[in-house]
Amino acid sequence: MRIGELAARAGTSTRTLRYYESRGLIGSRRAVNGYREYDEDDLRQVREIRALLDFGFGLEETRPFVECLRAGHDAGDACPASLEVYRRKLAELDACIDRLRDVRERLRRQLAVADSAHAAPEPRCGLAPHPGD
Amino acid sequence: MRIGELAARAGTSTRTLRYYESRGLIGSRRAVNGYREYDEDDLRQVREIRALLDFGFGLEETRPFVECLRAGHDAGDACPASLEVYRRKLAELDACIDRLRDVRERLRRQLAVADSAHAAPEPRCGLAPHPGD
DNA sequence: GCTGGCGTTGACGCCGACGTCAAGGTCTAC
DNA sequence: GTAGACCTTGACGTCGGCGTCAACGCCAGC
Repeated sequence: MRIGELAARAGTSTRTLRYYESRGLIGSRRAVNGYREYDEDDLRQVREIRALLDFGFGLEETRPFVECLRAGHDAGDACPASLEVYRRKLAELDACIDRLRDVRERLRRQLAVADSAHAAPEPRCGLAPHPGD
Repeated sequence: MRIGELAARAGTSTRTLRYYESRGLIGSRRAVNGYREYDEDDLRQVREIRALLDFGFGLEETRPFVECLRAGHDAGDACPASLEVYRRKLAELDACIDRLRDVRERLRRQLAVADSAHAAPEPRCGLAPHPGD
């Protein structure tokens, strides 16, 4: 298949595929007219890349997975190098989540304090608050 | 004080302060020689911006807080507009955390599956596994 | 008056994963 | 033969929050 079909079947753009090739992630045979030619294996490699990017991987981090597929394995994560990346990303993810939860808690407290301060900027001076106020 | 001192006291750079000014976030009086002049209020505004950026706010999202300070309030989050941003960011944060936890779980499962497949790619063919293998 | 440390504006660089446009070649269908 | 749908390479644009450099002005101390 040619690049347009590959892009469509992988749910991405031709520009993206050429970009991956420029990074050395995927290869390409050329037809006599210079057009890039791809097969089903290429499709699987691109889908692997896309799935990992969706997981928040950087493009470089998908490289071991792609190479693992090219080496003939039926899964990109069948190789030690891929597992190493898995573990690294998992640790990063944990750290990121912890950080965000910390921020969320601080934010929540800020909001609570600011909210209450805004609800009662100063004592109400003896007037009972109106029910619908 | 001049821009160098403000930068040092706010823990940032002069370039950053000029950038904030170019975005209209902070103002500046000028001395007769054209130098920017700042006071303690400016310092507090810059510190407010920095604190919010550390929380993952975008620069634009700090604007209500800065304006709140400039309006004379003693806290950047004393105004309704700031609280609105708080709430929005809190919701974004929740969504982001949920998303990351989902990814983490998927990743964890992938790792578990791939790990076990790697540990036992095929039956051991009758040889008992070595204890330290 | 000269050095050095401050300040000024303006402009380009960076990162990552592409989008978008330009100017052309190729192939198919009519 | 020509329209138009595909392909090619190359290059610039995007987003945010600045870093970094250039080329210059101002001011204090020696």
